[in-house]
Amino acid sequence: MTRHLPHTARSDARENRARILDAACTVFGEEGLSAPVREVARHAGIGPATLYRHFPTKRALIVETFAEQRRACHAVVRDALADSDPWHGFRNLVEQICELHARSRGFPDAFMTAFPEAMDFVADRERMLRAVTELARRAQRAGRLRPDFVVDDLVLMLMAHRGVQDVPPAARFLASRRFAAYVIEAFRAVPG
Amino acid sequence: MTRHLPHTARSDARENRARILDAACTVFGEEGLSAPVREVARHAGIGPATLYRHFPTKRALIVETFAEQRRACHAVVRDALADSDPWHGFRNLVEQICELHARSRGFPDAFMTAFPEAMDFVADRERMLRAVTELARRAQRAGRLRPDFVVDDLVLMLMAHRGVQDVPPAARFLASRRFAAYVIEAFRAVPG
DNA sequence: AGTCAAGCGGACGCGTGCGTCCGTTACGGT
DNA sequence: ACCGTAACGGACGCACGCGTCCGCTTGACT
Repeated sequence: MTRHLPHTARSDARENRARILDAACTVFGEEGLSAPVREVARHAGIGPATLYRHFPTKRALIVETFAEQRRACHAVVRDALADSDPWHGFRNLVEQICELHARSRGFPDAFMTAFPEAMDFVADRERMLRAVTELARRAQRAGRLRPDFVVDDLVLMLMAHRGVQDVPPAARFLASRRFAAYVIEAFRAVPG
Repeated sequence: MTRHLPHTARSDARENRARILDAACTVFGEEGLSAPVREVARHAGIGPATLYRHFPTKRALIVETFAEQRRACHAVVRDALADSDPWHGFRNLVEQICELHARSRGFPDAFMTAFPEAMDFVADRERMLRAVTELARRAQRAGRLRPDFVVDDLVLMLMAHRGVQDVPPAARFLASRRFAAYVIEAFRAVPG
């Protein structure tokens, strides 16, 4: 449904569009959504006006930029749901979502809070939350996930994970992994 | 050592200073550190220039504003250390620090990241970290805190707690408490 | 090769937020 | 009551970031 590149466009235009998205991914990934649009343009080696012709507003640029990461999220959820061991799937889900969020600085903001009204975002969100709910129900039946867990708890922890993005870049990945490990530990059902 | 109000000042000046700090506490507490200085001035019912005479820069205003909250943090750590049951003290510490951070929106940012070079801040930080280390060692000896816990883990979780500040205000306190509960659950030593 | 429209980018307008200047006000000591 | 000075506040300058305009460039079709 989302045609990515209008093949009717001129070649340089298509190339520039790709360069912009690439640059946006890097810049927003490293500096967060507060990075100025010009920075993206500079990084892509083009003028601001060109960028604004391709993406009329900063929001539009951001939405397009993180479309791929959203697909990655879908894949993670799908794989987790397909896992024969629901608790194993659940743990993988937590770890991989955290890693995705750690890998690019701006994505969690975009995904969790910044654009609640971008309609396909929330549609995705609903679908994914339902899927996680199903996965959690299975893991609870297997006695591995604590019985009082609700999906909002995962959302809460992902919101919290946004906070670790501000640790110095050198330690960010370690911090993210350690956070994920603790979250899993917290969600694990107490034996007995 | 920190004289709060120079008694030599004029009465209206002292009153205005107090009003400013009051307003800053409210505004930064509700909207975060990104709130404009004029907003604080408006809320205090004075002009911007007056505010800038009392606090030459936004940083200075913020530092003074959260001095009291820092004292509250000290008190929490002290109480936790004085608790005869170290694990009980540790849990209280986590809960109360989280509550303090939840109560005012800007404080965690100011405390954890924004001003690493404000020297008395880091001095405080060091002292508090040492105290928490001691408390953790005791709780570990009592077999209640997991043996692989290190102080940085608490710092990590407090960094993460900053992320929950962006949940809608109606649910923020609940979210903060639930987060604290999960953190404690994650830090608890596995029995056996 | 010629032509023309689509694409490009430097320069601009606008809004916002931090910090400052100077004419005016009012506190407090005599 | 008077006066000097500290305190006040509206108006200003400056910087930055988003989005736009217009003259120039260049790809693509014939």
